[in-house]
Amino acid sequence: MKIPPGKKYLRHISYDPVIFGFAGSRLKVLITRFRNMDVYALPGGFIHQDEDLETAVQRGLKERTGLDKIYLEQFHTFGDMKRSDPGIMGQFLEVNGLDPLEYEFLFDRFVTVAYYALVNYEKVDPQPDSLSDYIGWYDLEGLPGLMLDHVLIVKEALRTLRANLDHKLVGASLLPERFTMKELQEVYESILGESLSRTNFQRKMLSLGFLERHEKKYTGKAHKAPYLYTFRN
Amino acid sequence: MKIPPGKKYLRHISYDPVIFGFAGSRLKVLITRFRNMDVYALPGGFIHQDEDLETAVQRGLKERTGLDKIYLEQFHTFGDMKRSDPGIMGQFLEVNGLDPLEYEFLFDRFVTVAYYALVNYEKVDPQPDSLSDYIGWYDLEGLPGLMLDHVLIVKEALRTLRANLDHKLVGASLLPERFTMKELQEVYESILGESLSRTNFQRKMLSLGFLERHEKKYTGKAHKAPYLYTFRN
DNA sequence: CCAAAAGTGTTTTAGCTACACCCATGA
DNA sequence: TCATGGGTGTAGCTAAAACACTTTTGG
Repeated sequence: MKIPPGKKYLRHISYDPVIFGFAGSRLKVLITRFRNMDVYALPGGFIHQDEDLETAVQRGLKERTGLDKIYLEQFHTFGDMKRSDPGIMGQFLEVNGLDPLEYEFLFDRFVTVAYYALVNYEKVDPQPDSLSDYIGWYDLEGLPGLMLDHVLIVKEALRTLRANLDHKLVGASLLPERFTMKELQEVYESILGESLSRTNFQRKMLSLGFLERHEKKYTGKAHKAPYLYTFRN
Repeated sequence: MKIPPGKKYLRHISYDPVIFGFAGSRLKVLITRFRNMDVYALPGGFIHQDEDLETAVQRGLKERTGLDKIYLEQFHTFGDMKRSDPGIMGQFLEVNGLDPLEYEFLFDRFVTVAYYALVNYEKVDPQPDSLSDYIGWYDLEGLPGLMLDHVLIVKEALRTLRANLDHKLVGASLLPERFTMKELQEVYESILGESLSRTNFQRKMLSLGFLERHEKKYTGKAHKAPYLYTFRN
């Protein structure tokens, strides 16, 4: 999270992005760790008084990943009263020698607007923010314990991503420019958490008409070389 | 909207429900009018410091409709900077002889969490809130001009409702306890804005298995009496 | 020539659409 | 008995699933 000095940010409102990447046939999530603590969280942030909500989120993503114009989907706003943890925040200020008066807002209750983002893993250069000393990728199935309701937020993000898989172009944001059909299938499988029929998957994808086929990719392996594909437009 | 005295409410956060009802074969929306003005809006409200977001919305719905445990679905949070209209608010305070200092918060920028609600039209007893002198049902296709981005909010609500029509039990909330297949079809048609095949609609609904068939309804009309249905559980 | 992975063809099935047909009712 | 609206049966089409088959590559 970013430190809001004074009245620069809207009180009581935050955003939390679940940033998905794809590498080694697995779906990954970008997680930050609080400075000098064993507390993990989504790389959330706050909204400037004079900035659109969506702009704030894109700004935060740019700061943490180095990327512009990231694929972003808002999926839910979490507003339960108990989404605040004064204990952890007090400990955080103490451990890091910060003035509780100056950082009073950290004890507030926050209504958070949750997004999921899809990024090209290779292009991301993860940068911790001012409250963190580490940020990094975690396997979706190997997440550390997360603060507050962030586990629930990740779960809901995944649920929404799965539901949108049919009618949104998910692969385009998670894969490099050129990719094989096998890689595309692995993206779908890692999101759905189940294996799909290879032959029918290929037919389905091709029938949708948004894939462009290019030259073959010679892997040097003892089998037929796969075609490479890009997304149209 | 409800007047938040002092620090009772969270600043900069509101909710706006699109309350759908069904009557006379048409989908209706509940709209309020600002006291002594020609300004119409969704019946939104604010969140207590010590209350869950969802609880606040249900409380607002109870105040305006008299109903408890209303079917509610959150669909989007609108956070553009320009969603505030100091001009209209200043006029509102002037027309109603209110102190601009006391009602300063009305000039704030609000991030609003939007919901749609489905209610049984016959059971609703619409009550205007403290900022309004009128609340009433409007045909979806005959809405008055709405303040700020409320037209967009209604549009998005309808879009989400349509998308959810397949996998949520929409009819159960919009219809009375017992209803005919024709009424159920009219609900679907008014939401989708298109007519459906009578025979196939009936088969589809019955095949889903959540309808229970009861005795016939003798209408006194010159044709076969239709069955009545309820939703299971 | 063999194993491994990629790519294509074919059969079966399920669900939807269109439409024909029959039933119940009051005038 | 006719008009009107309610209810069911069925043929045809299309998309998806299952699976057999062919192709390409390096060892």
